[in-house]
Amino acid sequence: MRSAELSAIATELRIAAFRLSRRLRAERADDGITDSQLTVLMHLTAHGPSTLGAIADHEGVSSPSMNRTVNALEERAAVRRIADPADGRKVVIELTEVGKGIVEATRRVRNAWIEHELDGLEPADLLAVRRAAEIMTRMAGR
Amino acid sequence: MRSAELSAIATELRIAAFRLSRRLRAERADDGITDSQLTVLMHLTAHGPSTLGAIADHEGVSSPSMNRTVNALEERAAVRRIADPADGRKVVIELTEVGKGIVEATRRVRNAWIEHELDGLEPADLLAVRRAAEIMTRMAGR
DNA sequence: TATTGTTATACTCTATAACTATA
DNA sequence: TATAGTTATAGAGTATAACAATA
Repeated sequence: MRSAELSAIATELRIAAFRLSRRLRAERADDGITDSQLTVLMHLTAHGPSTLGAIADHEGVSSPSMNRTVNALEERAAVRRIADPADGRKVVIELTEVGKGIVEATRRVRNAWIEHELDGLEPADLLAVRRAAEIMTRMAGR
Repeated sequence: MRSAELSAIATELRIAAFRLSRRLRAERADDGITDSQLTVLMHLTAHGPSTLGAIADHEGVSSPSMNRTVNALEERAAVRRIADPADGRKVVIELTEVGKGIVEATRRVRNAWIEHELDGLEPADLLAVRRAAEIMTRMAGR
């Protein structure tokens, strides 16, 4: 593969990833929830109950910042804090039914939008999208 | 294509797009510039000199919010305001050489990261990525 | 002494409402 | 009267520094 060609594909992928994620963010099951809050709910959905520090590390934000976001989620009853019986310093954050509902509603709205867009693609294109999604996820790490 | 399969691909793509764009945002030619500011510089690069309102509309933020971001960019000499001679109410925002340099440096850093990640992929995978990028951009619109 | 979470403080981005200047 | 931009004010996310509680 020639370098110029690699560079062209890189540019296309960079722009495509930004635009699609931006477009997707606009699709929400509007509860007035913010992106940061949604990210935490998604994290808890994927990883189960987690300590505040663990979420902050994984999402690449500071503890005070995550503390504030968790406070906002707690106020709207989307998560609850549980004292860790084994280590009194730790506080485990877990989803409530309200939180699960928000995640599910958002997932449904966003998936519906993508499915509608993908529907009608030729089988070969659909396979390309699936393969590319795997590669993109691997590139992003974690 | 079965509906369940379409749904699985949609989920993979949704997650992949979010993670990759998040990872890409972390790659920057650190000038201490923020995402919002960078977005405006990218817009001006793609569309040329634009009024404040046009940028705000296109980026989906309010005029006061965009005004603030443009102020920050003007303070660091990345853009300049030009009075519109035809309509005294309008102010045209345009890139300075400083602003162009920031865009170019960021583009270079992000592309380098992607190229490094893509290098080593099999030709078939690279083709899949290119095709998927086209499809994703078309999905996102604009 | 080190770790976990929290509070204090400050800066940026966001919004709506109100204001100024121009059409 | 309508439009473009700005200013005023407030809410949310971000950070670093300092603090409290626990290991």
